[in-house]
Amino acid sequence: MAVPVRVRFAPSPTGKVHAGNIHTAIFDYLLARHTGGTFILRIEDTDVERKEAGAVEHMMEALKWLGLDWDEGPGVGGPYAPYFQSQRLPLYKEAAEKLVAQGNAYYCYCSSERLEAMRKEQEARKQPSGYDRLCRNLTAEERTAKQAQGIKTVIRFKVPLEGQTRFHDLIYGDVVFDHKNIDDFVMLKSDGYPTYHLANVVDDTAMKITHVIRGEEWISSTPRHLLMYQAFGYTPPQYIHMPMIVGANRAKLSKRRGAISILEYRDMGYLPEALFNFLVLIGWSLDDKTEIMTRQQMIENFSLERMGRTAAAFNQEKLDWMNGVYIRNLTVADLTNSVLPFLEKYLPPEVKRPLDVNYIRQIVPLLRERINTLKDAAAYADFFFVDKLEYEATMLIGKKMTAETALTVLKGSEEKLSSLKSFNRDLLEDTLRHLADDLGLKAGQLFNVLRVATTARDAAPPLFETMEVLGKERCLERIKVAISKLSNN
RNA sequence: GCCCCCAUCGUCUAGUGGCCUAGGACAGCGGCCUUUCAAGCCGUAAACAUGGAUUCGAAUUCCGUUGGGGGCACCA
Repeated sequence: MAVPVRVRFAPSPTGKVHAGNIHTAIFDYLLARHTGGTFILRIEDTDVERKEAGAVEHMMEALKWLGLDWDEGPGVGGPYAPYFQSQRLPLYKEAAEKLVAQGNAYYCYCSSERLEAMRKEQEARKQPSGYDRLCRNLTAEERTAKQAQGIKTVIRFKVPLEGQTRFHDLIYGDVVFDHKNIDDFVMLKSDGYPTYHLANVVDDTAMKITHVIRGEEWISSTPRHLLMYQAFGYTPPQYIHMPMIVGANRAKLSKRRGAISILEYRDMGYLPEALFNFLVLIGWSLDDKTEIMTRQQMIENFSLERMGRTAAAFNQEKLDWMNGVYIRNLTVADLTNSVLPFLEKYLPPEVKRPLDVNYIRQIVPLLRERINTLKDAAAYADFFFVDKLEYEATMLIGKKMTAETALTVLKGSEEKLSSLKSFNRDLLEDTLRHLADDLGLKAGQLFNVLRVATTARDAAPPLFETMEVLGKERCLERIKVAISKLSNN
């Protein structure tokens, strides 16, 4: 087993957590569990403007739903608390000021208007964009004058004008950036909050993070972080940038381009184990064929060497299939529990609530092989619950059938079935096959009529099992309704 | 515009110089099973972006091209 690792999942509470976010959380979790290390949750709530109420709770709920239990962080505490950056402000201020004192950073008095104008001009002239370093070399007098005016300030990092920073990413390998392409970025904002860059370096150091796992979009900021580590005299962590999950258009997942929140997958009836398994397979593989794995297998076999580098699209059709596999592997008792809330929610309103769990337990085996999501169950099995079936009489008349023969089938069935003392699948099959013989019909022809009569659809679970669950009384009643439907035509 | 990353079937991927006439999975198509629908099983179609170089030999190494993506905020 590898050296125990300390990793953190550090979301910013600016919206609902989507597959991309959770994808990195999963790999944090896997690496931590694989090495017997520590998985930390840290909330990066340093953007006062974009902060959203309830986002932290939403995120924690999503993590819990997927079984991504964290060892340190909100709710569980830990030796490096607090785990909300908004509660650690003095640390960042102190750190930033330290770099100013050391000569690695400086106060900047530029207004946002000036910066915006500067950027516009750079863009117009097709110049590389970035801060022009106006305040980098202010004299002591100039600084005093600005301060006297009470101008709001930020602290910027003084990026070396020459040289380069290189690092070895555990997935992407060696990456090099020239300092001349990096501008003097803001570390501390004028509202006293740190930027991501500063807060990350300070907290990852304070929390003894050994491996930083984050999306590939962060690669180009990594040199800034490394430069800060150097200025502070801290040892940087290992970097593991992960390939991104992209949308159907191959672009980065974003809320406004329809990224689905993780909890929506729960509400659509996906099982957490299935979604977890599916997400793990994006960017990682166990071998050339294994796809369905237990959590334990994934943890035991996890290895960074088997991670890919290419952005991947989220293929919901495959998720559907995988979810179906997981559903079929569930016991009747477990699937009953899982599907119950979905039936409660999506069955037609006229169906009496609460539902009878014992009845559902009888239905579940008939459903299990036929649904891919828990939500599918309600639409698929509604005929087990409603009193009145809605369908056109013509549905009763199958191919190569006439209304007359359908009617004969129904009447014959009514007669035979009403005299049955027990209503179980074997007896039903036996009885109805004989009836078909007697009527000179193929068994399938007869079954099709009864299927429609009892379920109002031509694709349904096996007929006799269905009829057994529905019970004698309801079946006969439905057959009578079918007879009258045909007679009225 | 500048910087960085990536590039195998439609999609997720295996592949780390010869085992590749490129393997698996989803979706597609065909068939078997079968009372319908599923599930299951069998089969089929489908890819190494491109040009060079290295090598006895390249999907695998190197360079260029093309394409895609990401970054360039007092957002993360």
